[in-house]
Amino acid sequence: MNIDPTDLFRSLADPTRLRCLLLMHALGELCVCELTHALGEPQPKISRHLAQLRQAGLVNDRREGLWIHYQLHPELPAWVNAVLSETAAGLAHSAPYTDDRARLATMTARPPSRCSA
Amino acid sequence: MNIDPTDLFRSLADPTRLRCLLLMHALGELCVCELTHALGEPQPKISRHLAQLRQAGLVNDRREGLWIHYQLHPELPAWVNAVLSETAAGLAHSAPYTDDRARLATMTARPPSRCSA
DNA sequence: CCGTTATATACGGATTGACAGATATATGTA
DNA sequence: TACATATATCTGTCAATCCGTATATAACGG
Repeated sequence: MNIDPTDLFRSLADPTRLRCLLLMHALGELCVCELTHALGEPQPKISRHLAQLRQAGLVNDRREGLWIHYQLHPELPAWVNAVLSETAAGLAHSAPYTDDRARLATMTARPPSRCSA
Repeated sequence: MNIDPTDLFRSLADPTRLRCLLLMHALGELCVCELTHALGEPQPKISRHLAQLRQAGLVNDRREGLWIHYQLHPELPAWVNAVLSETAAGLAHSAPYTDDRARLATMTARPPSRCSA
């Protein structure tokens, strides 16, 4: 798998996309409604940004019933994973990323696949 | 020193800026004419992008006679340095970054401070 | 003071990016 | 079939971005 650096960094350059990516980096597979709830942003906005991340090759999607689960693409080049990990480590303890994880943790009615995971 | 992640990644998201940053990461201080020559881009274009990098806090500038030398800012947060290093390592052996270093190496009439360095 | 070199900025135009809001598609259930 | 939920896409608009060209500033040598 090949990632164009410009595509990667353009993807990371939007706060909504960065928050989504870091949430997936921390928690693995998440569906659109979980991301929407965690970030507190309108659903079409989340969907649009996820489409861009998919087009850039950074995430995977998998349908399961009504839900579509997104995760970091499992075959990212090592240096891309390293960039994501360093970024996550550098930002993990600051806003808004802590709040995103907190809001997701208190979300009720999480989709079924996460309960069975 | 604090770097806004969105500013960082917006800075990395432009090919010209990324090439400048990786060149400075590899070689340390460089003046505008060296970057202009290495990248083969018009001088105002290089200057504009360097101004953006300076405003984002990613680089330092230092005047010495006619030349203005730029380098990665010496007080970047650790995670930012890590992101830059991982990116450099991931891309060092591919185009156009190898060519940029090669063109710089063959440049005659490098500014004096580099000769004394 | 004048010319030269190095660098920075201003102007105008073309392209892209992000958003809100409305609507479409897909799946599941009654 | 009809309805509800989850997700995706479309439309119009506004702001940001990038560029080339032209011009401005700054330092140096005569």
